[in-house]
Amino acid sequence: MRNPKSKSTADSTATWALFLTTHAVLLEKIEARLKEAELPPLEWYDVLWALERAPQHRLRMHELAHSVVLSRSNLTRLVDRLEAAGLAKRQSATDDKRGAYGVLTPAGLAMRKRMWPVYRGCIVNLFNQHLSEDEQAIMNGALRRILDAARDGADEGR
Amino acid sequence: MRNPKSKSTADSTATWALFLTTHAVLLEKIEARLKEAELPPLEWYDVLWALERAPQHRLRMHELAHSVVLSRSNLTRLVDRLEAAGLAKRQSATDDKRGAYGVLTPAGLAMRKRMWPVYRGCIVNLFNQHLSEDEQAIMNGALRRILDAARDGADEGR
DNA sequence: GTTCCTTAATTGCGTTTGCAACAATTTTTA
DNA sequence: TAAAAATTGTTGCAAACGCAATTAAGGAAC
Repeated sequence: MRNPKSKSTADSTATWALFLTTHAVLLEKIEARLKEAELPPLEWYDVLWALERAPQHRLRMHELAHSVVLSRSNLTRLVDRLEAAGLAKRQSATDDKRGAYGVLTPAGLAMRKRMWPVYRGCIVNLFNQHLSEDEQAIMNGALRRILDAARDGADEGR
Repeated sequence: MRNPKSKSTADSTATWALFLTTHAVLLEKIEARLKEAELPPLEWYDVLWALERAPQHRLRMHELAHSVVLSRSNLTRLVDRLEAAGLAKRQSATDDKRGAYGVLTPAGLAMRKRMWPVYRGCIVNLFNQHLSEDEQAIMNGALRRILDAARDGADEGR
């Protein structure tokens, strides 16, 4: 392989494939462990955590959707489920009559805290444990750059 | 922050979060571009490509499922769809009468080739472009290690 | 060789997703 | 300010998913 460009190109596709496969395998494992511990799916965690971080423990529906990377309609129904489980509730916005907030309930907060140790164990166990500090720092930086580019870069020269 | 351990721990969780979000955002974009080009979903690509690489362009259903990280039942139905679209077909195994192969058809091969430029564009554009060669090599190594540990590590000391 | 256990693939069913359509606003623009 | 356009959140429907049960065959035990 004389040409370094061809080598790098081949590798990059491999890295992407690895990225996808790793994601799939790890998520499968995490979901399995949550279920084993009789906890709700990971998705619920994301929403609860997003609400917990937000001012007054609430977020407009579309902000919440963006925050957890879900389509509006899917978020609507996810919040339906959370609401049915008593972990979140809705609150209509006063300034914009179309709008609604998703709001964390105390039970939702408690559930988030209950899920965390299990989830955290998964992260450390499956992910973190296998990374040196340097690798982690590098991945962090790289992923940050990729995400930012994808998010605001709109149509990055497609 | 005096204790380097606490710093590293906090970062690792952030890295994982970034990993998840990046995956979600990138997949969303890729699916959108495929659809825009009137091509089937990414999942189809994975199966077609797995078959193309396999000896005689065929794989037992369970091997295929493992290869694309899908549950058996989901793979069964995915192959149903591919079969309906003429991109793959089934072939019953002679040595094991329970078994079936998923087999790539010429149309399936053609479709895989038609999808590749679009998909490749996405990978380069959204992922690769933002990584230096070093970063890529490091991510590659790290992901490989994580994946291998998750896959054969069975129950890695849970 | 018959019984028991495992593996392969599929199917049924309830849940969740993706998309397009919708109603109710708010914002823009002419 | 009236009309047009865009935004917010929800809903209907078809497609896809997860899981448990099922059918069929292989392999092990005895």
